[in-house]
Amino acid sequence: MDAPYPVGDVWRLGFLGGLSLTLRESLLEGANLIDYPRGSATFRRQSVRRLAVVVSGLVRVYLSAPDGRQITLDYAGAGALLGAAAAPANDVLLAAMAVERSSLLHLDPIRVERLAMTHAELSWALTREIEERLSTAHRTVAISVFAPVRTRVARDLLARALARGSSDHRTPLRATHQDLADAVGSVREVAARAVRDLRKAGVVESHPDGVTIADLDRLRLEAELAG
Amino acid sequence: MDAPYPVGDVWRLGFLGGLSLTLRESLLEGANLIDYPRGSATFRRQSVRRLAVVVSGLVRVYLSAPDGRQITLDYAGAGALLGAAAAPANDVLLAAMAVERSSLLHLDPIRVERLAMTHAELSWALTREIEERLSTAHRTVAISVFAPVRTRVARDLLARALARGSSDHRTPLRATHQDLADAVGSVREVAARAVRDLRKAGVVESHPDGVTIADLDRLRLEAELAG
DNA sequence: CGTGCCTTGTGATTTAGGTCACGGGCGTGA
DNA sequence: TCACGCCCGTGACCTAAATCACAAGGCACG
Repeated sequence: MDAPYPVGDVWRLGFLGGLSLTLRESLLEGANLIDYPRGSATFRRQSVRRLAVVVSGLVRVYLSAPDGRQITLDYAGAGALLGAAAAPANDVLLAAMAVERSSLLHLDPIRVERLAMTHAELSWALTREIEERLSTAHRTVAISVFAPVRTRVARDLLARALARGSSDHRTPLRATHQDLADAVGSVREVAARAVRDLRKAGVVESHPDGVTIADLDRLRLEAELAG
Repeated sequence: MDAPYPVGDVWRLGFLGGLSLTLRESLLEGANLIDYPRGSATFRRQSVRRLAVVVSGLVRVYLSAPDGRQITLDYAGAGALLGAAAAPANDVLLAAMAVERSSLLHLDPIRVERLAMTHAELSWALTREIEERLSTAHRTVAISVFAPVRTRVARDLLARALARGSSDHRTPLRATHQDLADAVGSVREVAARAVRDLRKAGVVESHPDGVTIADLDRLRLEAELAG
């Protein structure tokens, strides 16, 4: 598990792809490719020293409260970088779980830190990466404070659709009502009603194997604040 | 306005203080010290290319929705770094305003970027700085989704107290009920009731010139989730 | 020295969302 | 094939918070 190129072209993906060849090779040495079945936790308490690149699949990064309620911060698809954020507090957990079967390339924390401290290219790339993440977090704050559940559910469905391949809006999203509720920090019944309303408005369709997006533009509107 | 040391020992403060002397000097060249009266906006739409160091005073960084509601992300006291975050979305504004009269040292964006791309020390420091900010944002998400207004008000009062000098818990915080409501994404009446409850519980005291903290430890408890 | 204006403070009402309770469909495996 | 588990779907509550409404204190400035 410590081959320099664990999978065909991991190193061309997202974050890694932006780096110079030598840096990529240094990072990939000692990297660890691990497979996660659908539903399994990939880690708790991220830290900048615990970087991982999503090679395939889809990972949900979320916060969870002591009472079990959760809220999704981001979905990370192939190429996305995980980690690079400290735990938020004692009573709130920052965690990630595989929404679908996923494989993650865990980078060697010590190597990452050493390289980042000496190579401006890497630390600058990290800076911009985390900056991006920060924007996402700010957006999440805004939405979760200012928007009603229906908007939040719409936003979550949109995020799921975008995080997987950008092309296929038609394949059903395998998200149960409970999944959606967890994602937006609400409860099953309320999430279910939100989905029903979206369905009645013709924005999505419910099928036995999941939800499909009927009207992507309308969904985008629903995901906007005060839409 | 482009003296290398605009104010006595700016360069020993927080973020700048962690950098090597040469780097600090390079950053301080072309830096711009600007004064902001209480209540004035210091900027909208932060970006990593728009860094500023708080020299004195207290600045509130917040998100604001189109309907005027706001939520505070952080309070930045002397030494804190502002900037380093992109705007979250079209319909949500990221802004900062001086809570008290403040002076900010605006760094030259072009110089910052050039130095960060070539000096690992700077970009790594930025990485950790933004990482910190990300944690704060995550905490804000958790609190604002999971906690009731009373807890959020308590947390905001605590943050105000901590962001100014750490010593003086006794000097009244000049925050109107409206200020508090804005800070926690609620409305005046609800914030007022939260303050009343905290007062009745003996945690804070209301004076004509503001709120003082009567029991710092109790306030910390109130600011916890499910406390 | 009164007229605004901003602030505190609090009741009454409405609404969104959380809680409780239930029924019904569908797949899997004993 | 029947029972059990999991998921959908909704009606009936209840509670927190937003909205509306109004009174009263302080202070600034013509």
